[in-house]
Amino acid sequence: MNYSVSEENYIKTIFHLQKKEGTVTTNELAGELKTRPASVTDMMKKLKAKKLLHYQPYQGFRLNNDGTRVALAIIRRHRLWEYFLAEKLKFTWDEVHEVAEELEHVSNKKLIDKLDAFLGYPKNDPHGDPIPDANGKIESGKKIRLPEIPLHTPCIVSGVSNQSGDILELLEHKKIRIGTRLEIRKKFDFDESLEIKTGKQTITTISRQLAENILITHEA
Amino acid sequence: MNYSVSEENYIKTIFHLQKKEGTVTTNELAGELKTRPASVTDMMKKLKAKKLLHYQPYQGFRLNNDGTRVALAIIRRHRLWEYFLAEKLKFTWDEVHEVAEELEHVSNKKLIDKLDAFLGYPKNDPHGDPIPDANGKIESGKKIRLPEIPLHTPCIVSGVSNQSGDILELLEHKKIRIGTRLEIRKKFDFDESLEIKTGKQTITTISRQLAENILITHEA
DNA sequence: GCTTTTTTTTAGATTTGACTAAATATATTT
DNA sequence: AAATATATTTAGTCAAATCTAAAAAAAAGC
Ligand SMILES: [Mn+2]
Ligand SMILES: [Mn+2]
Ligand SMILES: [Mn+2]
Ligand SMILES: [Mn+2]
Repeated sequence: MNYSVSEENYIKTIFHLQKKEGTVTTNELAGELKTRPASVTDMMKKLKAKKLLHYQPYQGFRLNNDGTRVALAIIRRHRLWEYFLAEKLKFTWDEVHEVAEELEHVSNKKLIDKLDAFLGYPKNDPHGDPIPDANGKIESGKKIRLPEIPLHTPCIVSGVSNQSGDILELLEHKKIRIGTRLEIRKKFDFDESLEIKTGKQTITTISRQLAENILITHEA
Repeated sequence: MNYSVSEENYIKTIFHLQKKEGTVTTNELAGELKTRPASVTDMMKKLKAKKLLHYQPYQGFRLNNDGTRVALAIIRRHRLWEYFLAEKLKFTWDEVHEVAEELEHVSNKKLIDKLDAFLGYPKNDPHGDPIPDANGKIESGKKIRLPEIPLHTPCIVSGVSNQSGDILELLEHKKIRIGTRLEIRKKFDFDESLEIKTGKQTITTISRQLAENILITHEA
């Protein structure tokens, strides 16, 4: 039950890609992992042999129960480390991912459970994504994209669906982060940009592309 | 300037073995790393090609300046994580090494320097070993073995020279740890065992083997 | 429905790190 | 100084993870 860094990166990425569509293709996975399709096929054969996923040649693949369990353990490690880096070591929002990408592969269970306790069992990572608990349970969290929120409805940012450095830099600049309260003031049909109010009297305009990547939870 | 996990483990181990003798042999290193002499020879060629050590076939090897610099960076990471695990996550003395053995290979400089700051720039790891600073400077720390301390001289434990689980378990049982004040009450010639006083009125006897692995610093 | 394009898989090569068995160099005895 | 024993290196394999180029399958276009 111990997997190599490569295997773990493949497993985690399949998990994330699956969420959108039911099944993941060779090209998608190669693109995401910045590797070649031929390498993906090789690894899929290996992960199938280890009984972590369903795979028939040319038919795409998806994690089975065991694979999902492994993926959630990796995601738990990743997000706990992100929380630690942001909260304790004062890394900024957009720096944590890269470092957590390495730390997630240290897979000592006791370490992670003690880290979890030390951090006070946080529910979400710095990007607002839910942290699976020690049993792999993860909050569903039905999130809505900002453009779907009606005008003049106060709401709270709970995550971003794209986590590139570029978007995080922009959000940082506009002081929009997890927990930020905001409200839509105007919707412009021309380019679908939004004028929003953050804080007491800060008004700013955000593009459609940005708004679509800002996730909101409803209770607020 | 980025090294694989294997390369780092070799470099670190050479550094530790060097301290005792000037030069390290193939067999010593193979024994320490639980690998085969042939594998050691292969790796020595690689590390020589990367200009990290002096090596002539059959003549043993030792790190050069660059190799030493790399080793100290690894040791810094190892000991800072050990301190974190013991101090923040409440791991016991004898559990930290194994976990740090993995964490030490996450070599993000900013991570380590922020961790150092978060921990308050500790000087020593939980075993009393000095932690190199961000520039690779390490405290010399002229340590004396317990048997060399005269009778009835109060002193402070500052480290253990053997860090197997077995010895740490024994020290834990006898409540001897870094910072423990103690004093030798009697030396028995028969088996060279020592009767020592720890705390106000605790008297215990320790074997020659144990005493030789308990390190003392003089200021106390 | 056949042709063309795209996707995926296979075949074959490379790199890293490890191993065993054999050869060679060094150290120790006699 | 040989002979023997020990230590070290070399030669040849192997498994993991990657790659390029070619073949095969599936999808899209006409
Ligand atoms: Mn990773
Ligand atoms: Mn995250
Ligand atoms: Mn290590
Ligand atoms: Mn230590």
